[in-house]
Amino acid sequence: MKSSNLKNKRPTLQDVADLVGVTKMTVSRFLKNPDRVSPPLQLKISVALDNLGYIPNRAPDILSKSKSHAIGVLLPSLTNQVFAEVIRGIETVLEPAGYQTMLAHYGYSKEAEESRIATLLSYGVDGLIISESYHTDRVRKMLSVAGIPVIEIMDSVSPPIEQAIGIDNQAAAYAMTEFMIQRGRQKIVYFAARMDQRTLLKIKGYENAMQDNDLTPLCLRTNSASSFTLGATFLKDALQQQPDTDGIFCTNDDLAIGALYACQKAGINVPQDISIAGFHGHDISRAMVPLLATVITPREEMGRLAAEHLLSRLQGNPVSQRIIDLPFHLEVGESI
Amino acid sequence: MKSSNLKNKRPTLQDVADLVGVTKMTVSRFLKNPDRVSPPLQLKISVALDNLGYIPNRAPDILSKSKSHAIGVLLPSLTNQVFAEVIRGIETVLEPAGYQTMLAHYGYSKEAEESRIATLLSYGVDGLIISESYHTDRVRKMLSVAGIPVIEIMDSVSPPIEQAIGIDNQAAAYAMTEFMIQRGRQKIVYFAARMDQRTLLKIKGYENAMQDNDLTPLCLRTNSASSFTLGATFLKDALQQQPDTDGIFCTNDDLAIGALYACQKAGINVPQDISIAGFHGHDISRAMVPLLATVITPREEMGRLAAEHLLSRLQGNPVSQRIIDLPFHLEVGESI
DNA sequence: CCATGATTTGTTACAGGTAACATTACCATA
DNA sequence: TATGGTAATGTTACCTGTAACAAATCATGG
Repeated sequence: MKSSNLKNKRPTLQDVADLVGVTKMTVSRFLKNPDRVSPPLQLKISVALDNLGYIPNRAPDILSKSKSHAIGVLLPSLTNQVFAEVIRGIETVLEPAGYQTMLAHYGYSKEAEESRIATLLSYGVDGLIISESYHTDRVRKMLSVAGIPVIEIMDSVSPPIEQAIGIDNQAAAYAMTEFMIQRGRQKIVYFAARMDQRTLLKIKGYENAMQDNDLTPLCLRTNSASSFTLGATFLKDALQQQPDTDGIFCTNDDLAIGALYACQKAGINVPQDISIAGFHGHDISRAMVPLLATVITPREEMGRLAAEHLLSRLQGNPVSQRIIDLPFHLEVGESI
Repeated sequence: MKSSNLKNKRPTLQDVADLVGVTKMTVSRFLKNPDRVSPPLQLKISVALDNLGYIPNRAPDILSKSKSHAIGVLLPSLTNQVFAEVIRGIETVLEPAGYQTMLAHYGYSKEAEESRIATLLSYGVDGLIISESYHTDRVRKMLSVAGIPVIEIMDSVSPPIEQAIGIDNQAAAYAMTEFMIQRGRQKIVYFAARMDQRTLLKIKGYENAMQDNDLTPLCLRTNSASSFTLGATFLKDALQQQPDTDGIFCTNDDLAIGALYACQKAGINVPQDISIAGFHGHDISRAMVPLLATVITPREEMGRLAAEHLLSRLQGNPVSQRIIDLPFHLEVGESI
């Protein structure tokens, strides 16, 4: 019955036990199942817990059982609507299951990705949801050594570390390009920002569709983040490089909306003069005038599925399907 | 020299030590400062660490030193651009300082807030950044017992638990309303969603401004989340309840943009027929046609300052200023 | 060549909760 | 009353990294 709490630090089970006059084991039993202690103690312990404001400490559990009940989620960015919706999907599943989400982002830098994964692992996360398909050897080594389930999201093509859930970005871009061509567009320019794996795949899809129709692709690209103003800048560049541009396909809705507004300001009629299409189908693209043509992707479902499969793996089930390819669909809108 | 790693779990310091033939204490010394072990050992340890792919474990530290190097951030929502930018500001400061951000959200539910705070504390976070100004007694008790620095963000008015950093939402709403009135608007309707503390303050600011000018306030409200479509719905309601409505002030940009698009679709000229103003000044409001009038708030700076003050407190400094009131400013745009 | 001090490595204990095992208390029945 | 059995509670050890202290090793100068 050693007493601690000399320096008014946060109360421990021992403090509660001291107050009641039992050992901390008894209090621990009460916490897991109140019926495992005698009725009079139940009351006294319950009162003591309340009085002290006891908050459990997960560290001992992580230490002795390697179970943190935390899931690490590592995404390129948090200020991107796409990932915000993925996160919502993930939490929809993890939170009711009693898992805490530890969120981190790496700003599209492979170096930062390594350090973020190390940090998440150092907190003993029970599983990881990461994005992108390409990872450095050090990342692969860390993940293999950690021995926890890992799910990659966003893209469904590359061979996954263990399991991938996403869409076929290349096919989606091909489909939208093909659709614009069928609508009579010939000089379609692709706007690409943030040259990550998925953007490269989309560019490939666009270029393939153009070439399959004997058209010449033209892709404007930058490594910086996409934004509405970047869309406007790209529009100016495109018209300079190819004055008879009649279509614009953007790697995301932000660029597309920026380009569309720039057209409105410049007196260019959309879609009569130029067609514009985006990617992802954010709320705003479904509300604006004119409605934006875009590729609708199942972002929230992607997160939900990733979390569900992770939980299943944590329950000991094996990987059921290495690659889960989710459907996308084209929203025609009024801008094509 | 007891050997573990029988069940190929993640390697510990002991495993590294066994491989080198020293005690784990020696390896621990190397990790903190390589020069504290002899040069030949430096090499051997370094190789062993690499071979095994050792990843440190923070649990013992949390246990014995109550230092997790993690900061809990609790916000109402993550799928809201406002909070995404706050988070970016926070991470801009915390990440270089070696702190991991543990993000959680509670969907505007006080009950969920309690449980999220308990969870964050159970992971031994070193400090907390939370939002809103009203908290239940249980939350206040938990925070006081935890004995860690807490900073409240978003609003600068209510008496903080320890320290608050935000803007004066009521004054901001008053200023924008006053401005619209000066521009000749008389029948201004307020659109409010997600009735949290800050929204109530903004409504109060709007109502005060209207009354000070002998105008009758009319506020449309709902508890559901704001969205572009909600803005459109509200517009219809407003015109029905008050056909000669000549101004709309929205609690955020999403509602304002939704209302603006709905006007465009309905052939209502903005701002000739109706003025529209939003709140927060998101990227899109600065790019769209017409440019949206809005209240520009220092969201990223708010996060940055909160993190900086938290770090200062973690270094032992006292609270320097209980309430830090950040400036906002009005963006006139083209919609008023 | 030994004493002295500096450098390097080892030993022990601790943080908080819980599994596994040990003990005590209590009641019912022979 | 003794015995058996169950219910209630206590004891010990463990998980990992490191502070604090202890011991061993080495180099240097008298």
